[in-house]
Amino acid sequence: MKYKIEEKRNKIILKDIEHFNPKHIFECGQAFRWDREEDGSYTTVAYGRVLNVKKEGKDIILYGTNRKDFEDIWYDYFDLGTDYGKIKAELIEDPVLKQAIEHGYGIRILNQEPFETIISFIISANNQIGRIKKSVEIIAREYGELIGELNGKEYYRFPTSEELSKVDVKELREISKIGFRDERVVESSKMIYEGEINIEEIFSMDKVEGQEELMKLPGVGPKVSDCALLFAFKKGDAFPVDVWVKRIMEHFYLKEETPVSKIGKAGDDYFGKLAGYAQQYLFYYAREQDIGK
DNA sequence: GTCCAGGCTTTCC
DNA sequence: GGAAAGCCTGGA
Repeated sequence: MKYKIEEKRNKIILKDIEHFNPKHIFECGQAFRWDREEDGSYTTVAYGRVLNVKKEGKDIILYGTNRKDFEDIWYDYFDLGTDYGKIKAELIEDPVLKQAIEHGYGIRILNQEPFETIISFIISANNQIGRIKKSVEIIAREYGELIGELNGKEYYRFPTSEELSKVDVKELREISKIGFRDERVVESSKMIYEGEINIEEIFSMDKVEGQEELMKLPGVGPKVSDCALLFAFKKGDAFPVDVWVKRIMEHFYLKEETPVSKIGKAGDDYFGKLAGYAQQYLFYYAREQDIGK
C-alpha cells in the first residue's frame, strides 16, 4: 500500500490511498454494522470502537480515532496490509471480473470480529440485508455494552458469547425479529462460550478444516461458514455461494442451472486462492446490476 | 455417501 | 403471492 498517514485531533487521514472506497467496502454485503450518514460518510462499530469513515478526493478520513487505535485495530480491520493492486491485476485477466472490478474498484475485505461475524451470518439465513442490519443493531443495543458517542448518537458493541449465551430465547425473538434463527444464535453462543468450539484455533486452520469446525455450530452451513472464514478468519480462498453468486456464476460461467455445491467448486477452479476476493467483486456487481434476476 | 423437498419468521416488493 | 448472503430434517 502506498499512502501517507496524517494525524490530527481525533482523526487519521490516509492521503492518496488507492483501492479504498467506503461505499464499496460497506455496501458489498460483508458487514452489517454501518450507517450511511447524510454527508455520504459511513459510521461503523468494531472492536469496541466507533469510527466514521469519509472519502474526500483521494484521501480517506478516519474520524473518532488516533494513531494507536489505527495501528492496533483499523489497519488490520481494513486489511491495509494486503496489496489489492496486485490482486486486481491478477483477477482482471478474467473478462467478467474486469467489469465487476470496474464497478467495485474500492472493495476491501474487512477483518471483522469472529464471534459477531458468525452470529450475524447465522441471522442472514433466508433473510434480507436491511432486516439483518436491524436485528444486529437491536441485539447490540439490548445486550451489548455502551461504548461511546459520536456526533450525538450512542453506540453499543456487539455482545460477547457469554452475554448472548445467557439471553432468554423467547425475549430475543420478540425484540430482535430474528424469527426461527433464535435458538441457533443462543445455542451457538453457548457452544462458543463454553469452549466446545474454540474459534481462535480456526485462525491457524486451513479453509476446509475451519469449515468443518464452524459447521458444528447450529445454523452454520456451507454458506455461513464460508462468510465467517472470509470476513473474520482471513481465509481469502473461501467462496461463499449465495443466491446472487449462484446467479452470476450460472449466467457468465456455467451457462446452465447448477446446484450450489458445484458452484463452490467452480469458484475454486476459476479463481483459486483469490476466490474470496473474486466473490466480493462479483457479489457487488451482481446486486448493483441485478444480473440474472 | 449424495440429492432434494418442505418448513421455518418476518419484511418488503 | 413470492422472495430474501440458508439451514435442518427426513426420505429416496
